[in-house]
Amino acid sequence: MKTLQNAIEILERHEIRPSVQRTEVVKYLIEHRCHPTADDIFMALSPEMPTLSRTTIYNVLKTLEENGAVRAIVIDEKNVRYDICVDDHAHFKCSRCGRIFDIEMPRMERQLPEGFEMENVDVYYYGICPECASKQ
Amino acid sequence: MKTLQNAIEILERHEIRPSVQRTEVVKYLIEHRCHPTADDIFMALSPEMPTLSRTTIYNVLKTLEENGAVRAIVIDEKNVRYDICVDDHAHFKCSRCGRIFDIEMPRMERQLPEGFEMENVDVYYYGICPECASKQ
DNA sequence: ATTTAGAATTGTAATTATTACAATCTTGAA
DNA sequence: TTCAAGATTGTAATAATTACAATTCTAAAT
Repeated sequence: MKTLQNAIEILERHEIRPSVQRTEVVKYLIEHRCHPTADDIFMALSPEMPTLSRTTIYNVLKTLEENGAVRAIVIDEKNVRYDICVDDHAHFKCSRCGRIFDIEMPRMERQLPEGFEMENVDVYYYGICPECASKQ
Repeated sequence: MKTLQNAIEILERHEIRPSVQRTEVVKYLIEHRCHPTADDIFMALSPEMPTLSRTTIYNVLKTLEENGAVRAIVIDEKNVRYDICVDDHAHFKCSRCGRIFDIEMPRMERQLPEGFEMENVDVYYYGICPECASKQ
């Protein structure tokens, strides 16, 4: 599996020791670009790793986020979603099917008022995705 | 108090019956543009309205949001904040003091991929506000 | 190979925002 | 005045996340 090497590489690049659990989480994120929640990840990995704990998933995701290896997406709902792609991009949430899509970041003129120092922008679109729009 | 008339007017414009509780919530939102949480509002109004219930605040905010009288802001944290200003604008969260500022919406070219139907955009900036930046 | 300290993982319990729901109260039309 | 719909209230439930202490793992030093 190429993904394993890939996952380990991502971890090492961010100076995170590639434990089994961390590697599995990153592998999952690489293979599932649907912006899963902590619980999604736990439910998916749990069968293969019977001793896995939910807390571990939260710990791992926290470490990954702190070291810039993943991006947290807080969109509309109560639970946080995670994205292994940390490149500059926006998100689109379909209000019908609920799926979240990666979207190219719009080119925008950032005319922030005097004195505001920007570090980061999140852009969230809401609307209907092509698939849902075509149905009916 | 001018705010009272203002609050009632906002409610009526959105076809919401101006009950005492609803009017007080809207008044609070008009006078406190700091994007309060449901709990902020409850704590502020509760002393003057001893029988007020937290559930009522949630109900009122839900009604207001469904009728387009307020805007919910889901930025970074676990709890939702509310903004009486429903005009098109962005938000800036200071990562030092935690305050949230209303910011002019950046002019942006919305080149969404083919087939995506946009209904709404949220733009959240993160960074340091002028006040925090000037300290040290 | 063994020891050992620090890091990582685990399980349980606590926290917290929000919702569900049923009971009560209000209001305005008949 | 009555009555039904709508609004408010209080309590209990839900669900995501965190706190924390105990255990396990790992990698370096002996």
